Amino acid sequence: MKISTRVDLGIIALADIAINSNKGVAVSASEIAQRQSISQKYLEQVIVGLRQGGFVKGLKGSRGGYMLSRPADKIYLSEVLNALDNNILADTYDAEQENEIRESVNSCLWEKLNGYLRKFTESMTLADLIKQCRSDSEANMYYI
Amino acid sequence: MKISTRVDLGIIALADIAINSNKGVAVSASEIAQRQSISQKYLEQVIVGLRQGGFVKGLKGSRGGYMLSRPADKIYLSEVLNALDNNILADTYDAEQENEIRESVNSCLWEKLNGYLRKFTESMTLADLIKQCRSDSEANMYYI
DNA sequence: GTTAAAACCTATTGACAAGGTAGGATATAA
DNA sequence: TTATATCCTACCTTGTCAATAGGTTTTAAC
Repeated sequence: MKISTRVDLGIIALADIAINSNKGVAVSASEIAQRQSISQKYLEQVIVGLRQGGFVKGLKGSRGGYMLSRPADKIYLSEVLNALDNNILADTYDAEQENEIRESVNSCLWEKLNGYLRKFTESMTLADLIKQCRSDSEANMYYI
Repeated sequence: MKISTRVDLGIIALADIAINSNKGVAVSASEIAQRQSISQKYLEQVIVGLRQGGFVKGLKGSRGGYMLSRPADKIYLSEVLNALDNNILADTYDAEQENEIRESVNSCLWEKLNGYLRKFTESMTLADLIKQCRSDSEANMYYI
């Protein structure tokens, strides 16, 4: 599944902020851009999505930057993905299709795939992610 | 997961061909277009992908149309999706990322999501899809 | 043979989003 | 007061999607 640069940078930036911000010390966009070798200006735009989603808050001015606005174990990846992108976890169709084949393909294929994506991302938090594939999250894997 | 019209139509058309073609009787693009209420011209382009993928063969001329070139239980949905779209089942990244966070995000998140999508679509055939559709509609009929 | 029907081929178009770039306005700690 | 940072707005280029259009070739039926 190819994902957009926007989503990728958003997750990376959020993880970077979670890892590199200590008590009261914010992480600036320039730091992140440097560490991750990306465009600072574009990163700022991506972080807007993270702020509007309620995951980070920005501190203006000198020594400013970003901090998590919630503990990392209360930030679910499903929320983050939805804030950064309208497509990944969206329903495949906007409305119900009348046709029989279409309906069936939807319920047999697309809804199931969407279900897997949602179930996984709703069960994984930012904290899980930055703990680098804890064996825990292996246990959350489920098969068809 | 929002999917493109191209992929959606491709799956629908393939299912339509599988269901409506009998021995030696091909299904024309105009039939499909009428049944599914879609543009015939666009459908023809989508079917090019199905032909190049080796799922259908076209019969030119009067009384021509399309037929499956393989039994429906030998056509895996993963193959079809790959033939219609370069993104759905593709790796999230083209190359390995050097950065530690990126690698972690890739292995903990994207590779796992891709794994689910692949595992599911590699285990489901066109025949399964159609069969499931049929039992679905039978089940629905009991409710009516 | 003629004809109708169908796949097949090529080109073009409009709309839209992705992925930036750029320049500034505003807030704030030192 | 100044440096530093977020925040805001605008623009631009590129590519893809979805569709339209008009043909050319092949073939069964008459």
